[in-house]
Amino acid sequence: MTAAETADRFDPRAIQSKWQQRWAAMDIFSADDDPADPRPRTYLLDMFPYPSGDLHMGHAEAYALGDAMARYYFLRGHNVLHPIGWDAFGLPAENAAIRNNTHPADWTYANIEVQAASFRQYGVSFDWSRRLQTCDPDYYKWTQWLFLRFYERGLAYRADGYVNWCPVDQTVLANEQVIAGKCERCGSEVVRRVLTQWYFKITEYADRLLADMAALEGKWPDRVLLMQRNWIGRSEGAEVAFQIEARDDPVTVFTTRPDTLYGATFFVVAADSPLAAELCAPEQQSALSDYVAEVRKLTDIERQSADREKTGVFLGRHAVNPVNGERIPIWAADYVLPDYGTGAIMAVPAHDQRDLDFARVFGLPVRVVLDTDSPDPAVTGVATPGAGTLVNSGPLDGLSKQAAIARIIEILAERGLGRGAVNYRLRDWLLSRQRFWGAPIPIVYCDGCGEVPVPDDQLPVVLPDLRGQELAPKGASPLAAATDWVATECPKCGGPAKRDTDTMDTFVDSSWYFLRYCSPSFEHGPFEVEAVRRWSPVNLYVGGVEHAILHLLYSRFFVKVLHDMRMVDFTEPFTALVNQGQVINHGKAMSKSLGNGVNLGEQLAAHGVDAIRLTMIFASPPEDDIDWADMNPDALVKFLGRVARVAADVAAAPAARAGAADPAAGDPDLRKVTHRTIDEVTRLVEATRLNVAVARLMELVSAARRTIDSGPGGGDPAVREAAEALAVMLSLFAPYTAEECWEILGHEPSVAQAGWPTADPALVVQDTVVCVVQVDGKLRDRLEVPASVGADELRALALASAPAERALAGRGVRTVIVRAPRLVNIVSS
RNA sequence: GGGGCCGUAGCCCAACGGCAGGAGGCACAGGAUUUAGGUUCCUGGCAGUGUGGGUUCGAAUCCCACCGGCCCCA
Repeated sequence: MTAAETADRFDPRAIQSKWQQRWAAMDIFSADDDPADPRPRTYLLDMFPYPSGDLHMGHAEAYALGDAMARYYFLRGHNVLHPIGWDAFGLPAENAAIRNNTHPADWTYANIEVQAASFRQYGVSFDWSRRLQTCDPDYYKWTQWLFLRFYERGLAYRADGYVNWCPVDQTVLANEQVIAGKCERCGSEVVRRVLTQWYFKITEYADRLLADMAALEGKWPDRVLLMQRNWIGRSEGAEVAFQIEARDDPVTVFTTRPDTLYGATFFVVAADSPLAAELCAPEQQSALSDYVAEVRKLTDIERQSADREKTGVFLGRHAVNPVNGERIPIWAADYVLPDYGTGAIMAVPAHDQRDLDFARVFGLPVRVVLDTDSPDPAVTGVATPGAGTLVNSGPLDGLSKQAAIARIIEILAERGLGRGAVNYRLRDWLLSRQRFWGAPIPIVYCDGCGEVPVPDDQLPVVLPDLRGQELAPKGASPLAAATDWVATECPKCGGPAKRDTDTMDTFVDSSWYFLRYCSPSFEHGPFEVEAVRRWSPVNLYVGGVEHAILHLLYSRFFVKVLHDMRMVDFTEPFTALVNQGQVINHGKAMSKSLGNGVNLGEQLAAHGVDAIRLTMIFASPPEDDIDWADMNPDALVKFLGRVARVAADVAAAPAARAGAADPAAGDPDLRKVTHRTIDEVTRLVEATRLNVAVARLMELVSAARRTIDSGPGGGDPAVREAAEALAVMLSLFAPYTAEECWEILGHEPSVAQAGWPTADPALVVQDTVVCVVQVDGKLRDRLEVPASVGADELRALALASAPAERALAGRGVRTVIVRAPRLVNIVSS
């Protein structure tokens, strides 16, 4: 390519297939597992995709970002692990299989191949040799193995749990599939139903999941840490035992406000809890069961909504307030959830809004026990949850809220009626799914031996070959219909046994995949301990904020368990985290129903890979959303043309060959810009401020253009220096154009192996700077001063400034603020 | 209802508490090149930082309130 040939608009698409082929033949981005490799190791991880079809705009942004960071570390000479795989189990494959009368694997693997091809076209620097798919038996074998280790440690257990059940579709629905209490698919009313389910005991790790976040501070986005803290939801308070009339055992409640115990005027149990049924007096049983039938139609979110009119049923029984012996009525209501705390609460209507709303509906007493200087809640209907001074509370009277909490816990503890306690919002992780396309739970049930884990040497428990209508929901997991598969023999006694017919939540698969990448074909365990020790934890994890809570929390949980098993020597999997924003269109998330989707393939075809990647990077800070309607990829096509033209002008100049001329002989102004740009871009990339880094590259291109056009021409060694630095730095974002430029400049491919340019400190420092002279904070003069100027000298220079003197207008000088060498502020008296 | 984030030219975005010659780009206008309203190169205008207080020698930046938008929990 010569300057003449690029006279027309540069077309970055023209060089793509040439470089795709040449890169495919070169092994550039493989991580070196040799323990003796002396290079620093960097593990750069992109969240792996779900193969729902081809890559979309969101992928384009996320992988452009991760790839820029990976390529940076490659160029810095690190031994980089930048793997790719697929989160390949999940419901969409199952639905597609039912629709098309095929096997979910057909759809899954076909989509994976489409995405893999798109990744290669997109020029992402993956180590393809480590590719994995969570639906491969030699992957889910180890998911099952890990389940069994959790089981052995008592961290996996079976219990009854509530699920959203659609009576028409005969299936369990995820919370997201329940819209306003109705089934998303058929519109029928969803009910809550009890099923026996497997759980991981993540609550046992709640305190560690919370405490270890201190190490992530500043390296993970603040809002993600905040979301995780809120999700874990630690609250301090007390457990208080209430005697129940005509019952031997007391019922314990958790409260964050034990100070208001004297204000408890009634007691509420979750209507649909076993406790409600047990406590209910015989004459109220039918009222309760009618009520429970209504409650089961509601989702948790509706039940806890503050706007809903409170409902409930009196159970015909009373509890006894342990501090004052008062008889308080026991009610069943839906605003208390059966699986939160103990499923029962003490109600203090004066100081809790939901309790007050309930009390006002049913005419229950409201007793103020905390003077907060606010109007009486019984009159206003507004509870007073704030701080104040205790009243009507016996020994607590006169104490502050904080002091009363401490005192009442002492009193309760002395009398054996309660104790200080911590409660977490976090629930155990329900991992059973009544689905086919997931990892089977490796447990069998034997009439004689009960629940028996599948021995390690019988793993994997491979999915049976079901397809099409066999996967349609029929009231139980599709696996239950595979009777030949279900029937097995008990590993313990050899007698007849049945397999568990549920599969694991796909979040289990994704909670350890980053460990598998370190030794993807290891056959003696989920990962080779030494390989993980070398590569982990992940240095930088890039992915969407939609995983801010569950995936990241589950992965952190897994690593902590593995740490306790002594299989890893760290406790946090991801040292640093970057959440890229969403790509939206006209202010809204892209969706089929809005019809505002933008097709990535069409964008790539229209503008080329480099321009799309660069648009994604340049649009905004990585964590901000990109509104595609505001973007103009052609602007970046133009920029790529400017870069290519600089390279072409260098190559067209007869004198200069690669490595032939000393840059020191070139234009000194351009050299300063080049080295300052290298310095700045380096720091910007390390801070993932990539949009600003691109702006700096644009400035460097303009500076090179100025030098070329103003006389020295493309033959000036400083122009070559600039063009070479540009090609390398640009390769983070626009690998095709960068590679082409590198070749034009006379170098062997690949630019990915060229090494990151080094800034010459002598060229980065400025010898003179402009010093601003202010009078009372207003700009009055500028002085060109040596960068090394002393404070006293600068003060004298500023005071001698004529414009400053004029601005002072004869007033005296009270003080002078000197910030050498940039600023002097003269404050008048 | 609780918690958090964000408001800078027509648009996307920069600015260790210190010059808004706005870093960069889009769009727009003008000029040069050109057969060309296309390409390339050059030049230019456009905001005073959502509003009102406060802290400070100095505030887009820190604090408070309000307005508007977004996110998480409920």
